[in-house]
This record gives sequence, structure tokens and C-alpha cells, in this order.
Amino acid sequence: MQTLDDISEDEIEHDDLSIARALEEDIIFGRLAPGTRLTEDTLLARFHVTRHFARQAIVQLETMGIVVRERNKGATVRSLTPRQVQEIYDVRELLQRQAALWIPLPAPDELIAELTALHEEHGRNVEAGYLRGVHETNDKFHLTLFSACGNSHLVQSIELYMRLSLPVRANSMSSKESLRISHEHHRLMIEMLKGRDNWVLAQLCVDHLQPSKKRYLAYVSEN
Amino acid sequence: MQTLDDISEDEIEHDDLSIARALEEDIIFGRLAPGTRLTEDTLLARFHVTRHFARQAIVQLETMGIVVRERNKGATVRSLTPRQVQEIYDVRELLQRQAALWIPLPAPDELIAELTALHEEHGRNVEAGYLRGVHETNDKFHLTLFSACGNSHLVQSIELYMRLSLPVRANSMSSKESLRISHEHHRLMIEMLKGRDNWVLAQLCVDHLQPSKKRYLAYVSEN
DNA sequence: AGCCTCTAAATTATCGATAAAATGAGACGG
DNA sequence: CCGTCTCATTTTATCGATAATTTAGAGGCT
Repeated sequence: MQTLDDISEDEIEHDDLSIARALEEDIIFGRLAPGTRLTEDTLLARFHVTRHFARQAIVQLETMGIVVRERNKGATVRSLTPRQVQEIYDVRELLQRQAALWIPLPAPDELIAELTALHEEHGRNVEAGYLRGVHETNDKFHLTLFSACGNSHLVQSIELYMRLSLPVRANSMSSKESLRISHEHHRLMIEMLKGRDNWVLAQLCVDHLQPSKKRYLAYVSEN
Repeated sequence: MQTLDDISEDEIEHDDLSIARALEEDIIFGRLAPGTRLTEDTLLARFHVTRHFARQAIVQLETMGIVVRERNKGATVRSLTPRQVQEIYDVRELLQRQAALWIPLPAPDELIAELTALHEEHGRNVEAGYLRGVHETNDKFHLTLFSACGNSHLVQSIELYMRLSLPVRANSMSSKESLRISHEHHRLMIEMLKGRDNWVLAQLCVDHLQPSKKRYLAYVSEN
């Protein structure tokens, strides 16, 4: 497996937020396995920033929930037990279902157009095998969709739980087939937005979460 | 109104967490009005800590959601628009209702005993007019209750939203009558835990939130 | 008076250095 | 051979000082 030291990030100027984002990406692409230790010095060497920023980035990651810190012992990439995964997904389902139920239907053309654009970009990324783009457009699609519920706090919480489930979703990025299925789900969601049935939309949003959860739970149970 | 400088905190040793807690208390008791500016130097003088800790405490408060920071401009106590209050309470109701529904009924005697103890302490605090204690035992009561749902992540989110609604709940601390009503609600909840009807319990938990929300919204609408 | 500009004061952001704590390796005694 | 005690090394926590930014107000111009 690739270690943290093999990844170098010269030339780019980093602040604590961009470091956090870079590491977030490493986690979803499996370059950083859960449990990996994250020392300040390593970040310092990789990103060529002062200790201050490396430290701040770790704090960021901690509040984002993707890293765990122990006093005087530093940070490790959070690793999730099946139990925790189940808990996180139960809450995700709760939040996303309610957001879907609160979206006024039929949705305005403006929103449909925006989502369609994201959807097409997502499709192109899938076919091109450009995983970074897939992840980015996927998250943007869902956040845009759920924002239509009108409750920004709910959306924020949804975002939090999307990040918490990052390591779970990492698995599903590897197979183009599952990405295509996910893409198809998105198309259906857009169709539903044109209709009037919130319950169908909500169910779709919940079902959409199942594959990566099941895949992950199956994966850990056989190891 | 009392300003931040009037409050002094000698003798006690503070770290960033205890500072955050102290300020949290100031907010719920109305000593720190929403919108109040929070400069590092002020905290520094009040708590006799280094700049480092004062700063860290502010970051803490930011992630707890009770303070807003703007780059190069410092922090102010978060002030909530009626719209935001409504959003926060909608999510609170969603989370707490679901937690109540997930609690296995009837609850084990152990839990009943623990809650009863907290309930009695809460009652004593109310009658003694010891507001700090009221707030503390109140939050502890609810967190203990909701923990019984078995989903620690859900409980964490509930805790987050309890903090977000701190300025809203501040109002209700002032009248002993409303504290007594709240206390009575708690008693009913314990009764419900002995039964088998999750729906009644859930409804009770949701209703319990209404008074302080309504009071706050009424208050801001007439100003 | 109204308005722009420039300066000084206040405040936050960043840095490099030092202190404190944990970790691991090797020495020593049982 | 095993435990454990000490010390060197690694890593995080804390500090004080300096840099950068914003804010407010004085002074001058039209």
C-alpha cells in the first residue's frame, strides 16, 4: 500500500482548508486507510506549510469527523465499526428522507435545469473514469437536491453525515457498474422532482444509500 | 446590561474547553446577548490565559455553533433570525422524535432509576432557583433519555442542536412557572418509559420543545 | 458641510522556538 | 528468558513575538 510519504504536493500553496480537502480525497479513494496515523510532521513535509497550518488542518479534519484525535497522541484516520456504520446510515436515511419530503413539488424549472447539468457532468465523469470528478459532482448533485427542502440546517447535517460515511462510500467508487447504477438513480430523482409524489422521491433517496452500505458491511464481515 | 469586562474569573485555571463552557453559560443566562463581539483580548483578560487558549476557545465555540467568526474580524455571539430558529427547531423535532421512537419500551429499571434521580435533582434546582443547576440537569436528563435509543450518532446530533438553540432557550429560564411545567413534562416522560407506546412518548418529546420556541418567536416579532 | 485619503490604533493571523508528553530501545536485575 | 527501568527519540502542546489586516478618525480638499 502507498504510504503518506509517497504523495507529494509541491508547487501548490496550501492553507488548512485545502489540506483538509486533499486528505478527504485521499480517504475516499482509499489511499489513506482507516486507522492510518497522521503526524504533523508528515503533513508538514508533504504540503510544505508551517506546523501551525498542519495542526489546524488536523483540527479541521477532526471537526469534520473524518479523523480522531487523542490528547498528546495525535490523529488517526477514523475507522468505523459495522455498528457505527449502521448508526450513521440510520441517521443519514432519517435526514435525507425528511429533506426529500420537505421539497415542494413539482420543483421549479430552474432547479431541474441545474440538477440536469450536474447530472450530465457526473455521467461524463463516470464514463471517463475520472473518479475525483465523479465524487465531486455526486456530492454537489445531492446537496443541490436537498437544498431545495428549504432548511439550510438540515442540509448542513446531511453534509456532515455524507462526510462521516466517506470511508464507507470509498468502496463503491471502484466499480464502474455501481457508478452507472448510481447515475441512473439520479436520473430518476430528477424525474420525480417533476412530479408531485414526495414519498416516492423520499424512498428513492433512501434506497440510493443502500448499495454502498451493504457492500461495505459485507466486506468487513468477511475479514 | 452587563458587559464582558465586568465578569472576572480569577483563581480558577482555565483551558479552552472550560472557557467555552463558561461562555456557553453566559449566553444561556442572557449575560452575553446575541451579536456581542468576542475579542481575544477580552477573553485573555477575563480568564488570565495565553492568547493561544483564548483563540482556541473561540474556535471551539465556533464549531459548537454558538459563535460566528469572520476572517480577520473576530467572533460574535451568534444571533438567530426567526427563520433560522424555525429551521433549527424543525430539525430538533425530527431528531428527537425519531430518537424517542427508537427507544425500546418498556425501558429497563436501571434507566428509569437514573432518570428519576436526575429528575429529582432538577426539581430541587428549580425550587431553589439555582439556574445553573437547572440547565445542567435538564440537558443531562434529555441526553440520558435519548441515549436509550441506542444510536450514539443520533444523540450527538441532538446535542449539537440543543446547543444551537441555546439563545432560544435562554428566555425560558427566567420564569419559575415555565420551569415547573418543563419539570412536569419530564415526569410524564419517565411514566411513558414504563409503558409500551413509543408514539405517545415521541409526541411528548416534541411538545416539550414548543414553549420556549413560541416564547422566543413571539418575543422577537414584537421588537 | 461632504467626501476622500492617509495614518494610527486595535485586533486577528502567522511564525519559530521551547516545553511537555508519549514512545520505543536497550541495559540491567531477577 | 522475562520483566521493568531509564534514557534518547519522536511527536504533540504551548508560548511569546511579529506580521498582516481591518477599523476609525484626523486632516485636508472641493
